[in-house]
Amino acid sequence: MPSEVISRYLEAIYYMRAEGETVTNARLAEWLSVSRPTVTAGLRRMARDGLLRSDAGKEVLLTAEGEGKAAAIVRRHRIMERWLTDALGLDWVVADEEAARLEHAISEVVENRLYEALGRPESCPHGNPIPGHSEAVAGEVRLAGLTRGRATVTRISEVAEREAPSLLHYLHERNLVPGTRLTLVEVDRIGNTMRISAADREVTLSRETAGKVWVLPE
Amino acid sequence: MPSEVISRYLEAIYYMRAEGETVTNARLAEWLSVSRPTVTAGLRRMARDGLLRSDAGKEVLLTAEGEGKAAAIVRRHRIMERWLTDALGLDWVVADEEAARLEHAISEVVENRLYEALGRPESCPHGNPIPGHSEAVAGEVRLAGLTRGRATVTRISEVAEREAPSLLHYLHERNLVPGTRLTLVEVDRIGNTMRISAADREVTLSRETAGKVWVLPE
DNA sequence: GCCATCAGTTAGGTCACGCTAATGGTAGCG
DNA sequence: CGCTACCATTAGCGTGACCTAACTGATGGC
Repeated sequence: MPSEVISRYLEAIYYMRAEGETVTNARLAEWLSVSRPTVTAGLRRMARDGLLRSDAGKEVLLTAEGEGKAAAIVRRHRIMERWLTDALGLDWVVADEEAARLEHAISEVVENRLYEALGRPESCPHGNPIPGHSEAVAGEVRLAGLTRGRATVTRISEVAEREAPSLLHYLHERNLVPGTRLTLVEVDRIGNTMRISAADREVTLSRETAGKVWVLPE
Repeated sequence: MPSEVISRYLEAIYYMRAEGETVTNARLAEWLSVSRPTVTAGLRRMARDGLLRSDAGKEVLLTAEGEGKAAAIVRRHRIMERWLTDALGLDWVVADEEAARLEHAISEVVENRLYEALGRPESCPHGNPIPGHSEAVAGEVRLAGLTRGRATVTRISEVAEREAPSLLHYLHERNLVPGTRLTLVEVDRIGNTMRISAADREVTLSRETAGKVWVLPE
C-alpha cells in the first residue's frame, strides 16, 4: 500500500486530471507545497512501484493500478467529508481539512460501512461525485464559460479548496451551493468578472472564481 | 505535535502504566514490535522533546506534557472504538485495529463533536474509561485475584487486545462483557485455571486470561 | 566467585522524505 | 543566432524511523 505521502501525490494527480490539466512535476510541487526535487524523487518511487506510466515523457500519467488507488483515496475523502458535514455538523472548509487526514486512516471496511450509514450519498458536500459510486453530471460546464441564461450549480471544483479555502466560505455564504439555480446577469469582459443572480441576490464573481464553479445550463 | 510513531510510544506507555507495569525499553520494544535499539532512539527523541522525565534511571516515565498527550491519544482511540462498534457495527477486534489508525488522524474538534454525537459515552466497548471524561470503577480487581463469590465484569484490559486479539473474540462469544454478572465456581491452583459461571454458562479461564478481565466484587 | 542471561547502548547501514544549490534542456523571442 | 525563462534533474545534506551485530553492565544461579 502506498505511503501517506504517495497517497497525497495520487490524490493531487487525480484532481488535476479531473480539471483537464496536464500534470507536471512543477505543478505537483506547487499543489503539494514541496520543492521540485522532492517531487522528482517521489515520482521515481511511484514509477518503481508501478503507479506511473513510463511512456508519455514529461507528463505524469497513472497506470491502471495508480488510477485505482487514486480513486480510492478521493472516494474516502468525499465520504469522510459527507460524514463530517452531515453527521458532525462541520463547515465545508474544516471538513475538507479533516478529511485530508482521515482519508489515509480508514480501511475499505470502514469506508463501506460509513457509505451505507450515510445513505449512499451521491456526492461530497460541494457536489463532486464519489468515484466508483457516482459520476459527474453530463453536460455541465464551468460557470465562467456561460454566456447567457439560467443554470443550476452542480459542483465546486476541488481546486478551489486548495487554492483558496476562503473561496469556499465566500460561495457558501452567498448560497452558491450545489442545487442552486442562477441567472447570468452580465459579463464584463474588461474587468473579467460576471454578475449573476442566485437566491434573490446578485453576486459578482471574478473569471477565476467562476472557473471553479460548475453548472448545468438549462 | 508528536509524530505518529511517537504517539504510539505514548499510547503504549499509557497502557502499561494503567496495568501497573514498570515501563522499560525492552517491554516497549516487545509491545511495539520493533527492536530495542529503535526504542532507544525513539525515547531519546521523546526526551529531547520534553515528553519523558529525565530522572528515574531505567524506568520510562512521562512528564506532565507527555502524560497529557498520551491521554489524548487514548481518549481518541476509545471514542473511535465506540463509534466503530455502535454506529458502524464493527466487532471489537476490527474496531480496535481501525481505531489504532484513526486515533492519529482526528483533531480535537472532530473528537469533541463525535463524543457529543455518541451521547458522551462512559467507556470504550470493553469498558475502559475514556481519559478526561470518566474514570475506572473504584474497587475493581482482576478476575484472577478473585477467590470466591460473585462479581460484575467492569472491563477487559487493553493488554488483551495487543497480546491476543482472539481472546477478545473468545470473551465476547462467552458473553464476558462489561456488565455481566458472574459467579466463581472453582479455582484450580494446579492447572492455574478458574471456572466461572456467567449468563447460565460455565467457562474455564486460564490464570493469564483472568488477569486481563477486571471485575467489581459484590 | 564465575558464568549465563537479559537489558540497554553503540556502531553502522537502509529507506522515505524533505531541503538548497547548481546543472542541463528546451522553447520562445528579439 | 543567442538570450532568457522555465523546467526537470543531479548532487549533497539532514532527520525520522527502522534493522542487525556487537559491546557493556547488572543480576541471579550454582
